[in-house]
Amino acid sequence: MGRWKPDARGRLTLGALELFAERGYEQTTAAEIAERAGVTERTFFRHFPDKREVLFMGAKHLQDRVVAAITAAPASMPPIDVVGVAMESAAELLEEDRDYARQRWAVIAATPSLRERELLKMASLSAACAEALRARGVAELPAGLAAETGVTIFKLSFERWVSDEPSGTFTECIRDALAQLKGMTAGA
Amino acid sequence: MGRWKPDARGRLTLGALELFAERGYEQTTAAEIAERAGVTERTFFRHFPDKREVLFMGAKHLQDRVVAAITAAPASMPPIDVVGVAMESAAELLEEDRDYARQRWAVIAATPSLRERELLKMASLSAACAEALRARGVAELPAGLAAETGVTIFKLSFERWVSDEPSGTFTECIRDALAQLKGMTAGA
DNA sequence: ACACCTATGTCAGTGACCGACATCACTAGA
DNA sequence: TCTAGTGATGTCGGTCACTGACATAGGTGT
Repeated sequence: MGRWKPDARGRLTLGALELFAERGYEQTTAAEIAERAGVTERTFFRHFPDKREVLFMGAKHLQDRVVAAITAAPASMPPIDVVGVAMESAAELLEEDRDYARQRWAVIAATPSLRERELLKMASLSAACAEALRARGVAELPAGLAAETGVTIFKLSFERWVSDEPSGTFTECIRDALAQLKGMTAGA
Repeated sequence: MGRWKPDARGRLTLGALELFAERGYEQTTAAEIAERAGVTERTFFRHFPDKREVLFMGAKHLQDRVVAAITAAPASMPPIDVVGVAMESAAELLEEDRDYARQRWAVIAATPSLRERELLKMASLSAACAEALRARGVAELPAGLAAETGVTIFKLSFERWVSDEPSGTFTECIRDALAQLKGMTAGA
């Protein structure tokens, strides 16, 4: 065995979520997270650019998956439905561990500073979606519109899915929301 | 004349934008902003809960206006169009000073940390819209959908409006975007 | 054996932000 | 007119997020 216990990053990620859930994000210092993981504060900041990011390292993975789904969708499919299926593909990822998603969400929802970061990640996801749509030949404005709309549906469906009243699977929530939206914008 | 020069808050707000535009947000310390306004750093933080907020004090005003517009809209109007006219009303406010809006936007767009805050304000706007729609009797999910969609249209239209290629008035951009969206979601 | 690489520790610093207390022009009431 | 507030500010000391520079030592390849 090496000089240090392996997977310091994993221990930091796990320990951080535990501590945040126990006493809250603001009541937890980076030094305490590091201590629980058996490293120093400086090492924490070498693994994560800032304290919030310890909860968001999975975001890139999700985004890559969504972009891949957009790229892989049939060329004939209209942009709105492309983002729809892409969001369903993202939903599959989170559905693998609903309890984890819920606990993480509870922490984020309770902390404005973390909600900000979450929104930034969603904005990044939206920008990536728009880019992927443009690569399929969709024009600027419709690409932005469809991307933002897709992310909106993802966000609202996620909240319904992790809420207390059961609303079916994440995927069902997404299909529901998209159908509702189409209904709303159909008139006039 | 009183013990101190009046309108310290105004001087702080103005000075902050100037300094951010000159040397960038992160290269400007709160103490420097305070100094330019002729007060101490502590006073800066008594007027603004944090350094970012000095650029966002107008957000509440905008939100109130949007909510009022939603409340005042004819009862027969469908939710999507209600948020449409509400966003147009918000646009009027910003159209009063396009140069100011552009400069502020340039600073925000260049600074991730400020973009986060902007996103939080937009999320708050969206939540307020959803609430106002529910007060009109719109159900939970459609209210959230319409609110988020309205804010999306606002954001994208704002970016087109302040961009270099002229795209008409802010209001025109909004009408354009809403029409496009309706077209996109109409199919199937 | 040697040199290099890599993850970590150590240390000193900056800047955002907060609590507690002092100050003093201004103001309402005795 | 005196007097007890009140409110916006200054002062001081502290915590914590985050950073740069340098030291250390196991692992790896030659």
